[in-house]
Amino acid sequence: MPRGRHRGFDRDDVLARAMAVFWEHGYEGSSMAMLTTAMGINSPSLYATFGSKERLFRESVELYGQHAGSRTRRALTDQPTARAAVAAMLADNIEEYTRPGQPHGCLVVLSAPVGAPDHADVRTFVRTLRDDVRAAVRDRLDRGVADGDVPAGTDTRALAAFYVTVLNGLSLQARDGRPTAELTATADAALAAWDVLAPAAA
Amino acid sequence: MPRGRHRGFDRDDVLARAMAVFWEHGYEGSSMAMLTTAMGINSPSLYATFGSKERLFRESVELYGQHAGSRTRRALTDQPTARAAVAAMLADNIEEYTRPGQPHGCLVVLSAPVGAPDHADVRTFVRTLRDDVRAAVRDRLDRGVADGDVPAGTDTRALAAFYVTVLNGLSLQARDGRPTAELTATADAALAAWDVLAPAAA
DNA sequence: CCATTTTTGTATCGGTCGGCACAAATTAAG
DNA sequence: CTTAATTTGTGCCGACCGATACAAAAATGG
Repeated sequence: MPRGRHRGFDRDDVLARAMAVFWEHGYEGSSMAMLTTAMGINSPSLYATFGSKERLFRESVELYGQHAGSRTRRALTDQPTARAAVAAMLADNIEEYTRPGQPHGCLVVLSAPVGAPDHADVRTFVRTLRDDVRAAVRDRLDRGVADGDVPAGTDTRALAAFYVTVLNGLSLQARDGRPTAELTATADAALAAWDVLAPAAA
Repeated sequence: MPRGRHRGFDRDDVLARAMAVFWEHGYEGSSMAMLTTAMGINSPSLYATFGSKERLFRESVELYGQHAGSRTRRALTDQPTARAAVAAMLADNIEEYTRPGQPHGCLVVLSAPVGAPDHADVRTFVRTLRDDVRAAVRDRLDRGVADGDVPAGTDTRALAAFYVTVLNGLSLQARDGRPTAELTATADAALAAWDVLAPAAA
């Protein structure tokens, strides 16, 4: 057992509460007062446990990636074909983006698209994660080419960029309060392009 | 001539400079110090001329709508068919989003997607403008149906939602520094869906 | 010239920002 | 029970936030 006084709160629990605040209001829009209130702890406890607001944010984003943010990764790995993977990626994220009782849209997309020059490193951090998603989608498309369910010669780079653009756009629409059915219709429209750009191999 | 001492700066000029700051850093990311420095005036002059930071932002957004933000409106009105209108909307905005010497992406989309509860009205303001764009796109599609260049029975609501989602997504991609060619390829992919969802009338 | 009006720069307002000193409180080890 | 270690709550730090008070400066009309 640790030597001194024990921590009176659960680290994972208060981190989840912090994540919810960042998710709702973004990095700059979340003040320390809002965070400590939501987490139910005082500022010294926060700093002793997480170091700084920025480090708390980074941990929050990592936690997000393990839960709500895991949809994309799972869809890309679990589905048998590239088309099914992209379709599942869109559908699963739409479900997550519009889930009642939590902020709409993706934390990684919405929390720091712009901001003050002082917080440029935070923006770089989430942008890198977005880049990772784009790369993952492209890798999945390339695997589809290797597997034979995507035609050889398909511009997987362009196709990945397209679906990531739609996915990120869906976060904005969800945050704007657009109805789930509208997002689903958008995903269907995006998938309609698939059969033109990467028609099912013979 | 006005009675007292004359204003030592051009109102439109300093407003354009303020717009550039909001465009680059967003609403909350732009401090009064940054604004006054960029505008080349002191804070009392700013308040005497524009009233408050929020009103300065609203005027900046209106100015944006008259310049960089006018691409969408013009594309929707000038093109002869709905498909050409949507294609021009995407292409012209991509050109604008990636223009050298100015912030990438759309001010209306990027400047206040999330933020502190105190600034909810600012977010509502830009969200309303985004809603107007969606409505304008749908109206253009409906006109296409009336004109006969869009098949009767086309779900114009869904199609408008799709292209607005792509358009907003493009702002994020542009701000993330994606190359113009990639955005263009994305627009091409989005247009590939057109011929499936709204095939050219016989 | 004078009187009036408006803008200017300086200096500062109260409030909040992120972050921390400090001592009381709480725990395990000796 | 004492000692050492760690967390707790209180209170506050300097810096910056958006926004103004104030008087000097600069313009007009008389």
